[in-house]
Amino acid sequence: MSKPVPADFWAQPVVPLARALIGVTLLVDGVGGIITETEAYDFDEPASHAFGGPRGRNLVMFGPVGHAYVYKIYGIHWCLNFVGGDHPGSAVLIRALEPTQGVDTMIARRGLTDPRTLCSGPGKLAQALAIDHALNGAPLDRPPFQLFLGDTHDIVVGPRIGITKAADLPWRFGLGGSRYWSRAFPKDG
DNA sequence: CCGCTGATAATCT
DNA sequence: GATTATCAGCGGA
Repeated sequence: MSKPVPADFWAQPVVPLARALIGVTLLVDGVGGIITETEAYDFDEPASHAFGGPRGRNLVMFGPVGHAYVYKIYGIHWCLNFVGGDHPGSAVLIRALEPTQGVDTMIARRGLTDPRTLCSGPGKLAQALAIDHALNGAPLDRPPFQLFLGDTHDIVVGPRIGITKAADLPWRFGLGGSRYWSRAFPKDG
């Protein structure tokens, strides 16, 4: 039996938070699965939307922790983040999950049948879970969101994907051995 | 499995 | 006008 994530879960520093989110079960209207890949974005590093202070689309990142930050990227895809950390302006990008609940619904939304590719990337995950701007700023402790703690897992670490600034920070986390990643992690040294 | 390319629009310079 | 926390489709290894 899984337990909901506690309210103080979101207040830990954002990098450990991104790590702790691996293995958590995320459901949106009952559809979702086990988070397998996350990335931390801190308030004072240039890859973060919060860099430079609160303005425009990043305002939710400076709001209360434990809320969703949803934005559109490349004019096409939505990306889901969880606001958290010990300083305003930090958030965790949810990059991938292992589908466990509502798989048929995800298949219908994505138009694909391969469970490996249903949620293996932030844009794909948003499409499969029907995430869009309507959920920007929504609290994570009530419907349509449900979040449950998972078991402890082996965690793999690597540099974040798709960014050009602060690209060396090892702030990407994955569920060790999972088949549900957006991309492989660099081999451990 | 990996890399390349076009799509497409809000945000930034 | 350039950039962007991406993806599907394609071709090659």
